[in-house]
Amino acid sequence: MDYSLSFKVNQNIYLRDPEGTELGKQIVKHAIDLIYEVGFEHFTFKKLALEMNTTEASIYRYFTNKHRLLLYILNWYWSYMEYLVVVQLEPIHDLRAKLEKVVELFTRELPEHLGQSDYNKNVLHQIVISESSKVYLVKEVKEINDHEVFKPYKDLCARISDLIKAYQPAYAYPHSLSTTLIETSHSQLFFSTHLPKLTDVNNEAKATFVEQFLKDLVFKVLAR
Amino acid sequence: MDYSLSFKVNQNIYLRDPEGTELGKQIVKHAIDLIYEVGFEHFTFKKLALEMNTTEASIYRYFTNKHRLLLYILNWYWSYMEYLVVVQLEPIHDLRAKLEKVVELFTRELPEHLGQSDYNKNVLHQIVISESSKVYLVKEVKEINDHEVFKPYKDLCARISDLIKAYQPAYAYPHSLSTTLIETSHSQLFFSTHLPKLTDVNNEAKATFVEQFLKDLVFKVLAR
Amino acid sequence: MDYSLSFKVNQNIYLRDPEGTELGKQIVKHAIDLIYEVGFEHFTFKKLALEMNTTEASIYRYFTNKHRLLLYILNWYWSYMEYLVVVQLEPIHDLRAKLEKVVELFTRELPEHLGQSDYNKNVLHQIVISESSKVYLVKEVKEINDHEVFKPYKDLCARISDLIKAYQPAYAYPHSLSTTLIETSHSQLFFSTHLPKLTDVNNEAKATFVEQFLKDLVFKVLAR
Amino acid sequence: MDYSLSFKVNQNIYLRDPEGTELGKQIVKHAIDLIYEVGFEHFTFKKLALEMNTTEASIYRYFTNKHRLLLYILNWYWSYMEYLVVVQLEPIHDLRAKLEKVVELFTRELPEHLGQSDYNKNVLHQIVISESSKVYLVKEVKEINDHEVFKPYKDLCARISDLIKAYQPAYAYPHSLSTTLIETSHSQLFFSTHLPKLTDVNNEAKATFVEQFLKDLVFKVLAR
DNA sequence: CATGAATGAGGCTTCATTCAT
DNA sequence: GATGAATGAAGCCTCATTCAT
Repeated sequence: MDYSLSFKVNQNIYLRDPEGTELGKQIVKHAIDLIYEVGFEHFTFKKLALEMNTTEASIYRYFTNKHRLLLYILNWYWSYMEYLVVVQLEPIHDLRAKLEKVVELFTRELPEHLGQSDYNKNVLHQIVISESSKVYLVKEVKEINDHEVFKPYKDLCARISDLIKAYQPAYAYPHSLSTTLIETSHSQLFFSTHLPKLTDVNNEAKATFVEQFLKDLVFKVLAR
Repeated sequence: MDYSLSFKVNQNIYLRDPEGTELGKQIVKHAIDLIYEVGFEHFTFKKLALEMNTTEASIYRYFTNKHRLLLYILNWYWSYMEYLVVVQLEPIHDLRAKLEKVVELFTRELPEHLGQSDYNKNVLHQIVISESSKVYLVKEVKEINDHEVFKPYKDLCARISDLIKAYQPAYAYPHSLSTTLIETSHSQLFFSTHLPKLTDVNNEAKATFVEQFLKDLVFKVLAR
Repeated sequence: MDYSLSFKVNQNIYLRDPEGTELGKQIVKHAIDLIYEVGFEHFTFKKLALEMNTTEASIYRYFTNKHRLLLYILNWYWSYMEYLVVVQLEPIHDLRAKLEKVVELFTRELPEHLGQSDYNKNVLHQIVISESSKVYLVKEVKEINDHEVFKPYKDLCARISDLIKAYQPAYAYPHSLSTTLIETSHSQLFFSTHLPKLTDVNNEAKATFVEQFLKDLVFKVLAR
Repeated sequence: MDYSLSFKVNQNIYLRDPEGTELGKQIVKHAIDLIYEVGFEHFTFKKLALEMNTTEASIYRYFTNKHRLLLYILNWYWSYMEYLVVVQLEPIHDLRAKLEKVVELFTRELPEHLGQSDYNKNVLHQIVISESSKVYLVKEVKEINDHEVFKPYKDLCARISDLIKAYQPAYAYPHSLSTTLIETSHSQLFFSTHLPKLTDVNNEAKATFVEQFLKDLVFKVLAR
């Protein structure tokens, strides 16, 4: 992985690279905040333009529609998470400790000032939790996938999968366990906040509930 | 559970009970098919009315908006699944076999002619896989939840949770494991069809892949 | 004037006499309250039916549309005001005192328990102030007028006009002064409450401001 | 008063200044004609768009709804009338003659070619007569007034009020007399055309009836 | 390249009304 | 006579997008 390139997302997603101009960066930054604020369904380029004091037409120069913009944001996130996985696991030598760190990366608050960007990482995490499934749970999933736009997510899964295989070579489902790990971190974080009866969260352990649930699950599934 | 009542959904979801009239039943039946066909984002009351040879106004007499209609369909599904869980587990006495049956219910094709309704169960299952998370992954989740409209899902989770506790009383996360089981059945079924690289599916075992992955996971997590 | 008939309004306004049935009376009573609450623009038969626990179809048995219902209410009011003018002026012999009484009738709170009806008189007065002009300030005024449905208002004006002529036979505009008196009582009462800068109201004399303004105006115009 | 600014209306009324573009000017011009033709109740943006060969969406870029558009038209009218009052009274020195001129401005036909605009002034006058009260006789009057959108009407009243005070300093109700003058000019012009029995109009003096009635009234009320 | 203006299409919702019982 | 059900038509509004400068 070329770290400086890891944040570059697939060209098929944008018309013009938002990282290349100040306006482009502002679009992404404000989009993250606005999607967090109103939810993806109520998010429109009109509102985004208003919020940024620019025009819809200007945003269209960068992204053809709001789905692509969300996809861009998510891919940025997946790339960033892969970067974190690589960087933060590198100094750890124990495989179990590496896996524990992975779970922590997906369930704890993110460090705000790692990486050069000024996106609000924890707001970003919240919209990943609530909105990420909406980019693939659509009729058009095949066409979207054909543009290779899910590559960052797949790369991240592959990397975690490698770790799982290293830890427990006999396990038959390393990719599925990776995606289950990630998707479940989202659903359990969402449920523990908004629909707690669907979980076993209690008030004392709220902050670390999902982390503990997933660590317990992963290491039982991969028991040696 | 009163079986004959189990398919009645919360009054807050509809304006007029769709089970009460022929038109109401047709709305639900056609909605399931149309959501399957075009996806929930592209689904509108106008298209549904056109499909059914009725009018938008008539549909509005039953449901205030398309979200409520989806919620109705999902609640019908959750109630139906709880009914199946109860009925199909009753003759089984071995607790492990019961749990296996639960996983099968969520991962195999559904029996078409159980229950009195004529909804297409496997189409229904497909839209549950693709669309169910969209009813709660919204900004309005709190208000929606306050209307007690997620009760059928919670009831189903509670029932599976009881089974988990019976099988392995020492396990600390029975509710979270239940929802993980259900949500993961959805995501892995979706991924194995549309984004197979996110799973470990292979062409031979396609039909039973998710079933095997989840059985393996559940019984390792609950190992006695 | 036949007093017992004075509250009967022109047959062209209704399909079925609302005074003839309990439901009819309830329609009128609830309509007054609901128009006061939401304003005539937002008032619909659907809302009225909901409020009364009846159906739109039932209301349509009495009135063809909401304009006719408003017209009915207003005509009831004009007839009632004529009745009050007759009854309350009868014991007064001084012509000036009679005219003062007329101004008071249009500017002070109405007695709640005069007449046999249980309509809320002061709510009724409020909707007359805000809504009465809407029955004639419409494109269809000619057709409506042809049905003689403004007769109660004309009768009331004629009666006040007679009084004006008796007090000051030389005055050339008794009818216009009558309608000006009534219409101005409405606009000044409305303005003094909602747009006080359009009047000379001050906080001390609020309750009697319009009465004083109109008495001053009338007696200066009709100075002998 | 800055004459060139006098026709600018409050920014809260429009989204985009209709004076700033050709389309904007056409919207206002055609709206005046269409409201005159069909009445405000039957006036919709759809009909207006059709009439102008444009789209509803284009009109919505200028005004959020038809009430705001009416308000814009009325405010333009009030500003225009204030302009006329200032300009046409300036050369007159006699206070009584000034007041007479004011009454004439509100009751006679308007000069078509004063000012730079090409709105049809007498059509405009007709819709002011029939529709102006509908902008404030609504439940939302408080919220509307809070946006200071009635300022042009208040300014006009204040100006006439000043004239009244100059003519007769002892008179206690100059603002109320101003609004009564304006509102009565509307109601009497309307009644004399559509419901003549509510006035004292006769066929010979039709054109000047309201003028004479109001001049008689004003100078009796303000007798020195 | 960025922006201001314009618009075709369609979504969402309610109204006013009729029909059948 | 009263009501429950159904609906045609239209209103109101926003979205996603394009064009011209």
